[in-house]
Amino acid sequence: MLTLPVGCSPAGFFMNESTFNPEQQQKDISSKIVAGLERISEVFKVLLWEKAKLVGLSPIQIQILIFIAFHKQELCNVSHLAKEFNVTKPTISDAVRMLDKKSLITKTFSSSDSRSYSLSLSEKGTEIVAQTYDFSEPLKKQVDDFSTKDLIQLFDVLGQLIYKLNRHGILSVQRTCYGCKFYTKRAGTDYCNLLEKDLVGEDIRLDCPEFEERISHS
Amino acid sequence: MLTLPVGCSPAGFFMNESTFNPEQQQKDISSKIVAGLERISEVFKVLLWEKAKLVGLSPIQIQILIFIAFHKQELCNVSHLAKEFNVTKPTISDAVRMLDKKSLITKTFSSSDSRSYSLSLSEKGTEIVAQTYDFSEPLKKQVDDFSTKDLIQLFDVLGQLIYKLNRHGILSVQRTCYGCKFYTKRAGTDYCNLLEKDLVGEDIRLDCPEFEERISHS
DNA sequence: ATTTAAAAGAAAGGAATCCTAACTATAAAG
DNA sequence: CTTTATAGTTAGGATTCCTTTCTTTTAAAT
Repeated sequence: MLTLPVGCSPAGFFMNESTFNPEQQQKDISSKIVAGLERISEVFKVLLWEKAKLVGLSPIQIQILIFIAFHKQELCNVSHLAKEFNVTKPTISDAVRMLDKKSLITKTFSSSDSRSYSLSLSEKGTEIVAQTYDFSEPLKKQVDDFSTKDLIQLFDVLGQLIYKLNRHGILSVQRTCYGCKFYTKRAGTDYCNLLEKDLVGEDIRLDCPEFEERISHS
Repeated sequence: MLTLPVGCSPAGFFMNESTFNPEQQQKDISSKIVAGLERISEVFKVLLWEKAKLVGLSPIQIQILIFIAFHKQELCNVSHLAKEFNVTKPTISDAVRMLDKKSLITKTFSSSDSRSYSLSLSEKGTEIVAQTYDFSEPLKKQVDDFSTKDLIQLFDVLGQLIYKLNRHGILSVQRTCYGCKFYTKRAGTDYCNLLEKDLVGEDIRLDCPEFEERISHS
């Protein structure tokens, strides 16, 4: 029978097994991990806002610009960005309108589908990216501090977790090897049919430019 | 010399070592990890919004209610909540006003400091928490799927990472053993002076109710 | 004791997120 | 050729979230 920490809100409580109940975290390591991941997710918010203030843009605007900088045109449209950042299309549409008004992007209409267009960085947009692309650097610096062994193990778990989350419809977007059509398991080891080589530990990608979704039948 | 994935925005580019450049991720495992953590941080956004829509509140409103449910009164004031969720005090003040208007909380003015008050859940507020406290359950379910060995290792790294982030001023709030005044290192193992026992792996807490900040002199 | 500085919270004002619902136009499927 | 799905926008509204300014109160310094 779990209890609440002393001094918490209502007396007779009934949902003590919450991940966010510190007492529960003591009984269940998964809860501790989820709570920890939640704290780390705050870090991105903090770091992004810092840069945002610096250049006078909003977090989502910066995220869009950085995404454009490092991904191929076919992913840089309103629909995909909405999925990527888990917001609705009108939200992206709004942000894109602002970016356009500030002349940070250019639109290129698709030749195959006249309704759609893809975004590219303007010169000014590129400058903004240059000032903000490293927003997560303070976090990376701390991650760098761990041993290679720890990092490989951590990466392995994260990669699998992201794939699981995607398979269960929680993360709508991912571009990991595990979900790619070029991926196969050969004799117990991961293999990429595009690169034609085994994927050992670090070789697994979370955001592969060559990613193409596997149509899974499960 | 790093390059950009084919088809990316501007030709001659100069900040390819970005964590969010997939090519960089291939060269540097820390970048992969940071990119992975970023994806996972999206999960909280998604799951929180789901519940938010369900009960007709905003994400920050729900976060505040859940926090109140599981933490002692002295942490449930405007100033602390602002630090906890990394927003300004006016932002919390706004959200609290909404919660108050909806009769989901009650205010108790401090006896020692007449400027300050702490928040408690009203009956209605408790009902909302009952419907939302498990918002991260879909994530936890996937975490549960890993082996105990993986989980312990993962938890160990996360705990240290959060402490590092806090020490470097990136995470303003944490309540881990590592930063607590009851914590000491005795003969190479972690020890809690309050519980008077060794802290082995899972015993380390990320959100300890008894946490009191250690005044560090480094 | 008195001044000064710091802290708790609110109020005002404004930009932007972010939603839903309704809409246009194009593309794909039957 | 009709139907259905998709790309993106518009409109409207609630809320976040910021900065700046302000009041009150507490703490610290002289």
